Amino acid sequence: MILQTIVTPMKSTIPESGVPIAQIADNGTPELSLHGEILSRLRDYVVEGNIPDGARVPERQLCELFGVSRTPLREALKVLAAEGLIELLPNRGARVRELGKRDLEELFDVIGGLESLAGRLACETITDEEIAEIERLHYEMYGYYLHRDMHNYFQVNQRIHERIVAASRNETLRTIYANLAGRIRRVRYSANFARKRQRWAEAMREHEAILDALRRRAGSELSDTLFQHLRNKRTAAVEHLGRTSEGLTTESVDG
Amino acid sequence: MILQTIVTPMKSTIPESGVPIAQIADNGTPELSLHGEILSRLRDYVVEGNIPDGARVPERQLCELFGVSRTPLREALKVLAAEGLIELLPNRGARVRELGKRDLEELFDVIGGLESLAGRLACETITDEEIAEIERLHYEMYGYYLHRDMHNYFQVNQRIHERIVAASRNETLRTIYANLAGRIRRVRYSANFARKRQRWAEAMREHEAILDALRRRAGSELSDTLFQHLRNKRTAAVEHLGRTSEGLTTESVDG
DNA sequence: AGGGCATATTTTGCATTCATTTTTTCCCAT
DNA sequence: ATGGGAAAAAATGAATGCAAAATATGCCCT
Repeated sequence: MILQTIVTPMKSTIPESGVPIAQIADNGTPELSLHGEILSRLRDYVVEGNIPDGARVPERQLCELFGVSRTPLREALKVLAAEGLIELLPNRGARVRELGKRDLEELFDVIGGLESLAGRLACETITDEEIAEIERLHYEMYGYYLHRDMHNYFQVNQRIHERIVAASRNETLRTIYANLAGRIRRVRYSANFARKRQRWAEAMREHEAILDALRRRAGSELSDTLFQHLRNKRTAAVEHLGRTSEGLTTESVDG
Repeated sequence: MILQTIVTPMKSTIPESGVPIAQIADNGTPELSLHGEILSRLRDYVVEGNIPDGARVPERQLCELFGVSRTPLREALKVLAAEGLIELLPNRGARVRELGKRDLEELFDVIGGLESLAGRLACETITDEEIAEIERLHYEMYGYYLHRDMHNYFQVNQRIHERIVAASRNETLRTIYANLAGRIRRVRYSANFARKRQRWAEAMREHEAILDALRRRAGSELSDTLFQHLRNKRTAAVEHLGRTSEGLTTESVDG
């Protein structure tokens, strides 16, 4: 699990120059330590799907690839396991964690719950400028929708959701959200591409409702709308997963 | 960026559902690897407040204490940093992360959001037996309330909340919840002890409302009630923190 | 006596090494 | 051939070693 490692206000005896290294799922700040660097790169490497699901994560080869010894790499593996991206099997190394149908459902529900919470909190403190920025993104996304530009639509869509979470002014929430969102990024992406036109239009309407509730700062309403939006995404993604056994999972999901 | 794909020698079958070791804040399943063992023990050690907040985590001493070399201990430190329990400063070791007022507020809000979600989900699938078990705990807790037995009240209280989360049938949620709950356990505990009688009575009434909504499987209502319950806990805890001092200090919590 | 600076000690980060365990290979028996 | 199993090879888990950075110590000077 991922959580944050932000430097909090420190005691007077401690010099101020400390910079935390174990940035989790964060922006691309220059990593000072080798471990942090490797952690970021390895996470991206896995998220981007360079290793087949369920396949072994080859320690030795990755060491060569990244040009480091096993020690920092293994530390990174432990962290990724804690994040839920991979799993560690005793004496048998790390495997890319497969996302089964149930895992996906769970993740979407939790993400939905978090976005729902974020929406409620955001309404309490969001500024007009932030709303304006989200509006801007919304119309940008609408443009991509009209042009059937799935890739950019997806990117902007993600950023809108991130903005809402950021507007909650809750760094803890933001960090956890980023972690979970990272886990299902691939599924969301491919599910998006496989979208039927109808669902896509539906999603656009939902986004309009979201924006509308946000403008009115209707916390409770926004909360519900976001949760329902994610529920619909969940349905679409899980359906997609069911149709394609490609890449993301094998079966092995019993009821 | 790295685009190379690593080819792993994959067996045709993916059998032997091994047990992942890096369980986060999980139950006390027997840990097989030294790393997992150390991770658990170190987490407990920190959570229990054996190291003052903001203080340095003495790598070497802990190695002696646990009787292991630095390698598995450092791996555990990386994971704990990812969990947010400690922070890692480059070349300057690990420090116990201090929970400031803002951190607490954030954590309570997120936990509230998660419990709220859990309640909603639980109502969809909870069985009569599970409800009966929670009822049993509720009345047990009520007994401790009447006897002003704060310690046991706290324990059972925690278990009730855990049961509700468990009833959501969402392992992902359960894991994240356990992690966050662990982070603030100490605060919750001491805040509980400092409770004014009025707040305590209030909490009991809230719990009754929770149980009531659960019996009727009124998801939306339960969701709201839980969130509000946590908001009130947040207020109490933050107030308590303000009174005791900035940040929590060594307050050994036994049991 | 106290502050500043150079040196010694400790600590950290990472690489390397070592002991097991697992996986593969290859030989033999059926 | 084919399946079983022993031996070889490789991978894993953990300890140790080593260079660099940080902290502590002590010396010198005012």
